[in-house]
Amino acid sequence: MQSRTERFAAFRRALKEKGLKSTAQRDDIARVFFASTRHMSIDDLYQEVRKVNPRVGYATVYRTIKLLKDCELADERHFADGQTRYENAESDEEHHDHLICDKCGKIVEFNDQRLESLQEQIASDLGFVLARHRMELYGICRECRESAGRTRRNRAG
Amino acid sequence: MQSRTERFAAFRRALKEKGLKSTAQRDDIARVFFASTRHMSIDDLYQEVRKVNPRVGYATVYRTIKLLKDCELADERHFADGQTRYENAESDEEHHDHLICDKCGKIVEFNDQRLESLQEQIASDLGFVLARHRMELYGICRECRESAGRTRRNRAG
DNA sequence: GTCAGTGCAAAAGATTTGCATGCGA
DNA sequence: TCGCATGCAAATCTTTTGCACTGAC
Repeated sequence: MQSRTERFAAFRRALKEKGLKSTAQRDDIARVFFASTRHMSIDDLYQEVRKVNPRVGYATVYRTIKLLKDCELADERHFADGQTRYENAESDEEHHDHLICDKCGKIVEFNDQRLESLQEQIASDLGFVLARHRMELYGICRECRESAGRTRRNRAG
Repeated sequence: MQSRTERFAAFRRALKEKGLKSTAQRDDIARVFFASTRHMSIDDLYQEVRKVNPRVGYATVYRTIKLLKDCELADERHFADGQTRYENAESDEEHHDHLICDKCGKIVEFNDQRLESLQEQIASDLGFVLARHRMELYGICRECRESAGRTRRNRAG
């Protein structure tokens, strides 16, 4: 598991390799991103970065997250709500999937090796060599089920 | 497995239940959608519907696909390319997941009961009651692998 | 000093909404 | 007839881009 420091170093290295410049904005955005709780939207990232460096523009956040994607340091995700979010890229060893509560929106990460092997097998049976996958489970978490009897809280749409 | 006629009837019924009107536009859009190859974008649907009825507006396609979602007759999907697409909703018995070729974009549907049970079990272990899931496997299909030896085609990224 | 990187605002896409009019029930 | 549904255009929202200026190398 890469530390945020290692990721940041990898970013700097990748920039250098590509002949791109390290700038205060890129550094701030990358640092915030690597330090972040996972699954940030562009706007989350923008807001966080502005706290550190109010001189960063929205466009630069977009441009930098695209760089991070290219460097394979950020994964883009489109969950069922349609919101585009980003998370720190996972290496093979730390791959995980998501379990999402339909009520409170909580996202739990998990990894199950049986699932991974089964997927490989299914793909192979259908003639594919599997590169990657996305899996999201949606349901209601324990807390929401327990509080459902008392309070009824729903999310729009 | 519901036929397109059954789906259409279900749509009409759902409209009536909700106190909404059946109109030529809604009928045309629904018919085209139910008859469609799967995974249409809004624009695909719009283009197809215009062939049948050139008097249908873009906004109505949006409004109607939303209706179809509400009636659980259309499923909205956001594949990794970010394009929003719709497909005929699946009932529990005909649920399927997707296997997508990174090279040619081919989408193969499959269903595997072992996968379904495993997912239930994982969710339950983590305290969730599972409602639904999304799973997409990405890889390279046999045809693309076989032609790769001759022609080398790569995608950016 | 040079040219890539940046902020801003404008542009481009995708989706939604306001409003006058049309049409189904 | 009555009011929901529609088409159009304008409004939103998200993301990208053009341009003059800044700053890393």
